[in-house]
Amino acid sequence: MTLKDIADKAGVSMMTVSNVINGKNNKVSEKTIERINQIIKECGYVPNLNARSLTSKSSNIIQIIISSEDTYSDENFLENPYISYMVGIMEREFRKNGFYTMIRSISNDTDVNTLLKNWNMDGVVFLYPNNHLDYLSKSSPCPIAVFDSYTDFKDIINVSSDDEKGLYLSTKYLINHGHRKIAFVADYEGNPLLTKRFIGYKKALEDSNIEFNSDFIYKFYPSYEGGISAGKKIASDKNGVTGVVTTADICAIGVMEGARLEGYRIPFDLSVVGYDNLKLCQYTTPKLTTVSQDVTNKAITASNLLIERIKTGTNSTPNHVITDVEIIERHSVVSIL
Amino acid sequence: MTLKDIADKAGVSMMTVSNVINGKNNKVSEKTIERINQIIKECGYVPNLNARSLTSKSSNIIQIIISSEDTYSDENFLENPYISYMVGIMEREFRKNGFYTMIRSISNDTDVNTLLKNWNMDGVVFLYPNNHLDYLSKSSPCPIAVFDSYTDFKDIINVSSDDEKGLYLSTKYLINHGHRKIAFVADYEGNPLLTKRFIGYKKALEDSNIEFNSDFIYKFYPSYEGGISAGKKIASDKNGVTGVVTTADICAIGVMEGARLEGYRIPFDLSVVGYDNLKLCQYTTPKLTTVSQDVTNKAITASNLLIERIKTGTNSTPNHVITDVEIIERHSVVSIL
DNA sequence: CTGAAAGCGCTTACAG
DNA sequence: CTGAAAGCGCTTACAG
Repeated sequence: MTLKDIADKAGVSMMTVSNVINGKNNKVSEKTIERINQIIKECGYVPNLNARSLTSKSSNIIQIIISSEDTYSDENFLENPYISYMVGIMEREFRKNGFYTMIRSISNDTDVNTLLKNWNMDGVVFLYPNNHLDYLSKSSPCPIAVFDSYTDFKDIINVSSDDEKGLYLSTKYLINHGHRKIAFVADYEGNPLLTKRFIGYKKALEDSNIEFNSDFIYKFYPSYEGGISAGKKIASDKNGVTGVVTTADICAIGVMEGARLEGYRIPFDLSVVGYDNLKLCQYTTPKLTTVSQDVTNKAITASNLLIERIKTGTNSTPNHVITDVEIIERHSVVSIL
Repeated sequence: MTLKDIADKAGVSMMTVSNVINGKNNKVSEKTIERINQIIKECGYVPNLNARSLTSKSSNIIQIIISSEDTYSDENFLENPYISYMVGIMEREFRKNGFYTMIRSISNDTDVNTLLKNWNMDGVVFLYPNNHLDYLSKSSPCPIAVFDSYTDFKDIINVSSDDEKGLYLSTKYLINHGHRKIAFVADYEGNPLLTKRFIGYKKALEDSNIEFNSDFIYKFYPSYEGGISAGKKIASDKNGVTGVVTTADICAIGVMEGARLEGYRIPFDLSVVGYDNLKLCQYTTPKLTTVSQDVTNKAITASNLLIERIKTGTNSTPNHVITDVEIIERHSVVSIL
């Protein structure tokens, strides 16, 4: 069942049927429109989008690329709740706007450009991190959106959250609850995003006239395992730390676990603040106080900027957006005033 | 840059270039192959897969459909860790086999057939639940794979896990630890999957000569909130229940929370067993003992069956597979022997 | 308001 | 081993 079949049944040309299907109704009389729609319905005709893409030079497909720093090619990137949440939101936004969503995970050496050209993609979103941006930004066949990138290609849509403010808030929150010796957990060096957060931590200390103490910096990878190591070390260091700020909920949960393994009671012996506000913050004991980035908002913002760029070729608002951040209070911080 | 351009540069026909690209090397001399590959590389030529799909009647795209019982069209289905994990695994399997993955979430009234025809999809996977199977199975334009379906369309690839055994194991586990009054939490009625699990629960009781007591059945929706309600009610019922089996980790976590809110200490006053073995089982206090379905295995099995069906038109092994299930011991069950 | 022609970039089926 | 022809199902650009 093709356009031609419908045209024949209706006794019109393919052009007319095509116009009806694409809603170019000003070009066709109402009677014809009705008749054609009727026939389309009866026959269960469905347009072939491969053919449409081939001629129209636009596929209506947006590619979501999920990548990782490490090149474990067998890793399941969608296991990261942060990533899968974003993908879910974006698929919804794309769909609402008539786009189709392809997903693909890649390793560092994958040639993304080939993929984009293969399908004539209308746009592409990169989810963490951005190793590919350097060369893609110069030769991408379609508009690009990324998150949390600190490289500054002007042309790329980039939505991040206020990382510096995030750690400023969590550190300040501990200070306001009487904490003075506050540990920071993350091996931030060489990582622009984590460095921003580290700067927020330092600034909060400064603003409260608390001297920075490098002994309180625990340079562990901000994962569950890294958190456990940090928590153990903090407990055994006995250097008077009463509160910990982290750069990931999962790491904060690890810190609680590690400290507990050393005999600490949480939060009484150690207050902990997370980062991300993942769902699982409410499943831990104690429930985790954390910094929330509005992930939904980030995903929607990026989607809409990308769609606008695809449709109009430009953006009417700035294409680098920094979203706000806030503290979510739960029960993992104790006041020691 | 098209096939024709490459052919012109190489001084051969498009056919020859096409054969080289598609690895039909027995049809082309080695010298020609080398020369053509060289030119392709130099020019950065990338085949247009829309054109290929159009002529070859096969798109190499597999559609993953994510749907829900309820029709909240704004729900983010990928927020479910179970679903997003599966999607991640399947994307990997498809990619390894040369397929592209589209994802789309749908509500009950969405016409999936149109979508499949639109892109000439090679296959489709449905992730929970299967409202669409009834009519799709009769008219689907491509092979279908589903999970955990208890409808029995012979032609559909269906991978489920041994639900009855799952609850049998978790109930038996509690019995072996001295529990006699064991609660079951889930409103199983009308839900074939949950009913299977309920049957497993009953069978374990029978096998140990423990009388079934309907007072111990707590018909709450197996979510976090449902679990909290169940946990509260179990605690306040004071009917001697010492252990609880559930049909979802998230529900088990809720049960622990609800019982705690009523003053119970977990696991000393109440032992709890989950279902699914989600990552977050290890983040709770106590860490959750649970039933593990090998989700990776399920996803890979379904993917491979689907790919085989696509490539050969049939399956060399049964297309209804039931995967095994096991208990993962952690700390949420206490022995009262 | 409607249509005939050309073409998008490939592959299939056939001929040599 | 190589090629010329036809066609996949659409849309664009033009003509009337």
